[in-house]
Amino acid sequence: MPVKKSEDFMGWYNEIVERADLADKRYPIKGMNIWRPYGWSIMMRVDGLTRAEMERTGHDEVQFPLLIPEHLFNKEADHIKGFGGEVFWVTHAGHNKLDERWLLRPTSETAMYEIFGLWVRSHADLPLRVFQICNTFRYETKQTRAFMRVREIHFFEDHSCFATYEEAEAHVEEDLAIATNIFKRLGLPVLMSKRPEWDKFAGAHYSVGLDVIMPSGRTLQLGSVHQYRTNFSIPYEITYEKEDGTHEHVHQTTYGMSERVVGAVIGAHGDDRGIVLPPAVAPVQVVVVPIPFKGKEELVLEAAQAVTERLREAGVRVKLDDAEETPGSKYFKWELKGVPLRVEIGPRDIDGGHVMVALRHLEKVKEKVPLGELEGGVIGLLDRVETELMERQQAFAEERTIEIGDIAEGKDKAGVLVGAWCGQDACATEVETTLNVKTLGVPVDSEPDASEDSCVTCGGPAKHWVRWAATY
RNA sequence: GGGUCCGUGGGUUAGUUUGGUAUACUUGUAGCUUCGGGAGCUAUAGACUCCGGUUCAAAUCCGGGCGGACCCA
Repeated sequence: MPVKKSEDFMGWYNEIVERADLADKRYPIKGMNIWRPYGWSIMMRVDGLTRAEMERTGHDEVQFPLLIPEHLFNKEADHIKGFGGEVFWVTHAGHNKLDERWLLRPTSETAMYEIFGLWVRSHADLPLRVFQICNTFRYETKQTRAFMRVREIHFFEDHSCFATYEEAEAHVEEDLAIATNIFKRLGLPVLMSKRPEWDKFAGAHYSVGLDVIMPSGRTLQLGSVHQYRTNFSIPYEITYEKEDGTHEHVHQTTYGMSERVVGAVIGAHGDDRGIVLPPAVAPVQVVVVPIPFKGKEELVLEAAQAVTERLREAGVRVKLDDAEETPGSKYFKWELKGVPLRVEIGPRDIDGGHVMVALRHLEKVKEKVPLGELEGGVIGLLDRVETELMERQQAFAEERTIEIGDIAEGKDKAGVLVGAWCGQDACATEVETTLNVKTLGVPVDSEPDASEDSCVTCGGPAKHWVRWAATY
């Protein structure tokens, strides 16, 4: 890589996205990139982790239409206010101008909830827990960035309806647990913060943001969980009949995540040699590179094929790279693409009855695995990679989490600032403007007691701890 | 929201100031040869972002669109 990650993170990121065959940014519409097969395969595996969690917790997958008629979109006032400026409109069909405009979903609340009103009639229809994985559209006017800020977004959204606020609250907790499980497989320690009032989702009662710290110290929001209470069920008339014959509005929650997860995986784990993929989402977990020598080509190739076949049968996603290239060239290529393990097999290994396994996430670390213990040895190493990636990111996050006693202490710090807050909006926004950061919110993943502390801005008695950070 | 810079084969790039023949590397393809960290030789393919203007003549100058990168709020 000509650009060093440590010197110019965004320069590095922009370049690696194309070099590693993740995305093609040459499509001629701003913010609409092409998923190349390798990148899409990673995205599909992230979705796979999500689907597995959805199935485990009893959510059903659905697909709603991409187009939303304007009158549906207009039903919830705050929602329109929040998204109105960034929707794409369809005004014509064929040669005809439409009587009513349609919009490309920026998210699917307004498409789904009209229909939820038809689906939910009695308490027996609740809870309703569905999700969809689809593309959404937002007219971004700022600088776009592959995976991190795009106009067509690969999106996951979980929409649930409950009889009571308490059940909805419990579901928020469940969604946060689901997120924790998913991000653990990706080696991403995620910060969960209750967003301040002025930054909650358009139409939400409250929002919890899921953020991860990037190498630059800025945070990237990967998803969010929202409590809507009855804010949408009232305008969309989603009601159920109780056992006593009366009707009540449902309480709703949502959980959304986007392709930014892929951006975070790349940004967090990659290095100057390329990306580094967690085994859970690596399209290729192990690449086998034969080291042929003149006169021994057949022998080496057969041994490499046998190793590949054994790993495949053991359930490992393995690729034999038997192309006509030098081994060194293959090493560079697969390191760029982040394959977690590389198995090398040459005449020396065949004689010794073992293979050499190089670990992508470390510098020049090779483990010798005897052929007799091939499957177990390789799977053990894949587990080790997953664990070590998470440990490394946790250590990084800790290092970049900076406790501040007052605003001045937060100056020129690249990371997440944590400080006590009295609860007044003005005190939090004062930090935002002085330090050029955003308020991530009150931690919900841990709840430190702030009652003994004083506000970083006004010095008054504190109510909460709050996180601030520069964001992407 | 405001500002700066940029656009030449698939990728990186020279040429633009001073208008006239477009440079190199890399990649791709075919063959020979090689292989424990990006091998070598030979042959071959491939480009001036778009629209308009100025001009005998535009990659080059002017205006605009589209796209990209960066800085500030």
